[in-house]
Amino acid sequence: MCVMARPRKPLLSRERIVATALELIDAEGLPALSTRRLAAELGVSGPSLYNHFTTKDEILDAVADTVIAEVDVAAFEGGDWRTGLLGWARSYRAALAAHPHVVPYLAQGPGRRPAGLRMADAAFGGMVEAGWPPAQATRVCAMVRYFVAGSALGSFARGFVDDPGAYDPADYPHLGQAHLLAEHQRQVDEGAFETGLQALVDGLALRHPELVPPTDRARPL
Amino acid sequence: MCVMARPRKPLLSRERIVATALELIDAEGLPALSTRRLAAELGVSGPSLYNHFTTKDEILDAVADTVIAEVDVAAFEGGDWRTGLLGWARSYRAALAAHPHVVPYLAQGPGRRPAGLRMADAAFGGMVEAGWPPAQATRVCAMVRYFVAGSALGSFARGFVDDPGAYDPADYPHLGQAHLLAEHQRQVDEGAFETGLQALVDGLALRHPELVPPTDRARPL
DNA sequence: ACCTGAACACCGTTCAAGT
DNA sequence: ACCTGAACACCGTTCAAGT
Repeated sequence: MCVMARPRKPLLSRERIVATALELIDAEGLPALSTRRLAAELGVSGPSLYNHFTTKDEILDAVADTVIAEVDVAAFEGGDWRTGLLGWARSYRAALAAHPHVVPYLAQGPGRRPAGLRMADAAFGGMVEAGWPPAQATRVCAMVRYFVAGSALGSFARGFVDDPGAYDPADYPHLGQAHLLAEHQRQVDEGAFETGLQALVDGLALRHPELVPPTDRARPL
Repeated sequence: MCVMARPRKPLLSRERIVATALELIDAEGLPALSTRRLAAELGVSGPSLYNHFTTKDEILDAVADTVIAEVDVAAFEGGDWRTGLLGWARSYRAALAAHPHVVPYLAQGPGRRPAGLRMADAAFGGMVEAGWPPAQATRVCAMVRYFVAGSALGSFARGFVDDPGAYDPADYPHLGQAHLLAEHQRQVDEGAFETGLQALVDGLALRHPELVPPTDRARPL
């Protein structure tokens, strides 16, 4: 029985811990992530994690930054803010929707997390370089985050029970079809996001015609 | 020592449990709400709660419905969808922003909760009665929920650390002023919400001119 | 019906002990 | 440096016991 207390090659690494934590969260939700369960998944005992992270929250922080690192901000490179905003928002939503259980944690903002700050820098910088005053650019970035985080936080369509008897017409005269929403979850949620994003950008362009290139102004839609 | 096992008047009620739970969540966050802690706050022992709710999640459900019950949907009564949408969204955000720690839970949708369903019925019904096709009305309601939930989930401004040294200009060339955001939290967050909401409604009106009364069409802003 | 304490299988985290 | 088991103060929930 030679149970090594310390192998020559470390059993764990921050990367492996973070990757496994994200898998666990995606598969079973945030409450399923306990240090003991995560350690078991990694083949070690609970306290081992504390050699690589000082707290469970620090692990979650690293998981959150991994998710944000997937967001693509290249759409700002062309210099057109509408293209940039649309591309950023779509990639942002795709990244978050792939890991909905992490979204509440992400809503705490970038803090000091490098990937979060890189994204904020690119989006804010892209808007400013396209001519937006800094204060307005800040607001636009904020509203995109609101919309994206809200849309990735939970499905609208699945928020309604798939049971025709759940919505008594006497109480809720307009919800007669609500039980059908769950079936069309993807279409409803993606349609709402895309329609809303377009409306947001259209509305911003309407209020700031001076920032819309004259070529586009002829055909604003 | 006559420690009564059962007093003639019940010590607890669902209402009292829910109200105390909400206070605790607001003051100390979701993780602070444990059944033992909540019971202590109510002056009883932990298991007593199970005489009134079958599970902790059921308590959270009731808390969530209490929050949604504060949302005012009267703005739809005039029959104008833009007035309705603006009023609903503002009241919705106010209700959620007063209890940000409950927002992740609310994102699960109304399910079978009566206040959630009443709100959905009024908003969806208001849009349909203003002339919106049901499928489009659904999307509009969804996008409002996205935007409101995202904006109430966490402050954008407070997402950045209030420390000038946190954002190295070499790494983040555009975030030189980011550390000042926290100071202006309210203005930034409320400004972003209000600007975004207006843009959303403007953008929707732009795509659906047939649903805008001719009186308003002359001065669309 | 409604409260209690004891008990179950869990938590996050610390720490002394091993190599 | 990096892993271990034991231990601490916590969890949600069940249940037999009291009135």
